[in-house]
Amino acid sequence: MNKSHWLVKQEPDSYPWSAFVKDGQTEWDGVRNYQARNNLRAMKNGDLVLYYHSVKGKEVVGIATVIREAYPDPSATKGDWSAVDIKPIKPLRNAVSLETIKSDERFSEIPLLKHSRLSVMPITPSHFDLILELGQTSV
DNA sequence: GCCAACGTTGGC
DNA sequence: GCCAACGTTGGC
Repeated sequence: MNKSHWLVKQEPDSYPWSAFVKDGQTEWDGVRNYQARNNLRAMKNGDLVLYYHSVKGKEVVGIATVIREAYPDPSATKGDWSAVDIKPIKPLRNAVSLETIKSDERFSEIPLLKHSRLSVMPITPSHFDLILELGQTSV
């Protein structure tokens, strides 16, 4: 219990939520940033993960969960990198746009805004709940 | 398409 | 160990 909450970014041109749903689950690999990697390593089975479309869309589109904790990234030919497996739970009824998040001062401390280049980040329970509320969705 | 932010690399 | 150069991310 005591689940943690996360947000991962992906460009929909590379791997949109729809492809993720079609696949049923996916290997979250290819992360080459130490901070993001360390966040991947802190993920536990059952943790909840927000799925954000960067560059195009710029919105949180769905909720996923961790089904396999960190293991060596098979896509890494050198270096010490990790991957996790996640699977979709459900889409947000209403996608929550970056614009909405930026305009709501309750999100002023969210890493999505403060560390805009970080691709895997922790989300506080209150921010997570707020995204779900704005997305008119419950887990 | 541009560019700010930021991480990495490599010369010294 | 410093820092300039360079590459990447991602919003605008």
